[in-house]
Amino acid sequence: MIDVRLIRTDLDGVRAALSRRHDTSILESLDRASSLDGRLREITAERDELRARVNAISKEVGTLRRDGRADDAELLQAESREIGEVERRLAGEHDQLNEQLRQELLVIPNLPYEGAPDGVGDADNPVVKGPFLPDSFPDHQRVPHWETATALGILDNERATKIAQSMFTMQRGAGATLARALCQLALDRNADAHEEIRPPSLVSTATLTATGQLPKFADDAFAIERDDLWCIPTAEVPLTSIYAGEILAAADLPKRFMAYSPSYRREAGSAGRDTRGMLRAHEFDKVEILALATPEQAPALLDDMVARSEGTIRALGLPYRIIEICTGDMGQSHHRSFDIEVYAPGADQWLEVSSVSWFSDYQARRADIRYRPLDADGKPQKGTAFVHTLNGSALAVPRVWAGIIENYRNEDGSVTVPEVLRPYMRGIEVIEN
RNA sequence: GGAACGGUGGCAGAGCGGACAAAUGCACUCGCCUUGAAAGCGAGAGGCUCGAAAGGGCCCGGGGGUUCGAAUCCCUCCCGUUCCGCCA
Repeated sequence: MIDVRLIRTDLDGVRAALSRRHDTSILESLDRASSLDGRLREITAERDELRARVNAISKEVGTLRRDGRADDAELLQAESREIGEVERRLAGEHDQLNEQLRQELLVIPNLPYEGAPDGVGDADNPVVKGPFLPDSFPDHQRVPHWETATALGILDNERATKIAQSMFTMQRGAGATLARALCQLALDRNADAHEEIRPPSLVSTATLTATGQLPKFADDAFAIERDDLWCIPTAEVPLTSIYAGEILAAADLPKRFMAYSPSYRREAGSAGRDTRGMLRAHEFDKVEILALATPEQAPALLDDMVARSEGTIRALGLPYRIIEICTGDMGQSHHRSFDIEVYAPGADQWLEVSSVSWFSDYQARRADIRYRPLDADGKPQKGTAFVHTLNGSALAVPRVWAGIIENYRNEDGSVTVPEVLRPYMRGIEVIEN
C-alpha cells in the first residue's frame, strides 16, 4: 500500500510516478482515493468533535452523581443521548468511507523506483548483464527437455496429469533427485547470511493480502474455501508476514530468511502457454530468500540478492542474462526488479528462473511491519517507520531443471550432472537409461 | 470434534461500570552517587491518527450490543492452554 499522506500532500507527484506504469485505470483509482480521503477527513473531524463532547459530559455526570445532584445529571444525560445519535450516524458514514478508501488503496500499485527503465511491456525490459552464451549450440543440445527427460524416464507428466490434473508435473528417479539437489544447493549457498525457515504452505487471507496478491489477483491463487485458507504462490508470502504487526529494533535489521517451499499457481491468465515439460506448472518447488531492512540498507541488499541468484546459476554452468524490469512490466508491489533468465537451447527460449525485487515499504505497510529508527548518534528516534522488504528466488526448480537437461544433454541422449550438484546426487554423475 | 479455563503495555501481571493509557515487578532511557560498574536514589518512557499549534479522537484478541459513560456487563467470531477423542 502506498502512504495516503503522500496522496494528500503530493497528488501530482504520485500521479506522475504511477503514470509511468502505463495503465490509466491506476490513475482513476488514485483520483477516487484522493477524493475519498478528503471526505473522510472532514467527517472524522466532525465525529471526533462530537465524541469529545460526549466524553466531557460523561465525566461531568460522574461528578454530579457523586455529589448527589441527580437532577442535573439527568439533564446532561439527555443532551448526551442526542449528541450520541448524531455521532453514531457520522461514525457509520466514517467507517463506510474508510473501508472504501482502503479497498481503493489496496489496488493502487507501488511507485516505481526513479531509476527504473521506462517501458510499456516486457519487450522493453533492458538486458543489464550478459548474455553469457556459448558461440553456438551443437545439435544434440537442440532437443527440448520434455523429450529428453521423458525418454530417460525422469519426467512422467502423463501420469502426473492422471493423478492430479493437467499442468502438474512428476519427476522420477534421478529426475526427482535432481530437483531436490537443486533445492539443497540453493539453501547451502545462502545459509551464510540467512535463517532457514520451513513456513506454512497454506496461509490466511490477511497474509496473502499483505504481500499484494489479494484482493486484485485472487484468480491466480488456489483457495481452500472451506477453511478460509490459500495455497502460497511463493514462500515470499509467509516469510514476509513473519513479523506482521510487530515493531522491530533497528539493531535487528536486516532480518534475512531463506526457505524451501512448494509454490502453487493457478496460471489463470496463461492457459495453453508453455504446457509442455517443466516450464509452467500449478505446483513447483522453489528456494526463496527474503530480507526485512531499513530503507538505507535496501539498495545494497538488492544488489547482494541479485548477485546470489546469479552466482548459483553461474555455478551450475548455465547460459544466462540479467534483465531489469521496466515500469510497464513491474508487478503491483514492486519498486525495482531484476530477472535472471537461463537460455534453454532445446526449447529455444529464455526462461525466467529468478526474480529479485525491492518493494520499498509497500508490503510492510500492508503487513504492518515497523521498526524504531535510530538518529545520527545511534539513539532511538521518536516514533516508528515501516521496514523495507526485498525478496528473490534463490532458485526456482523446474526451469533450472529444464535448463540443465537441455544444456547438459550429451550426444547419446544422456544428461551429465553439473559438478556442483554431484554431492547431492548419491553419486550419480550421468543420467542415462 | 467435545469439555474447561484464558486472551490487558517489550515481558510478567493487577484491574472486573465513572479520575484507567491503565497499579506493581522486570526490562528500558536520562540524571545523581561511584575511579568504573553493580546496588541504591530521583526522573522519564506505549502505539495510531487529525491539527500550523493549542488541543482532539482511537487502541485492553476481532466485530456487534447495553449505557450519559465499557478493559470491566451481554452476544458473536478468532486465537491459545489443559483434559478427552482422533491421528502422521
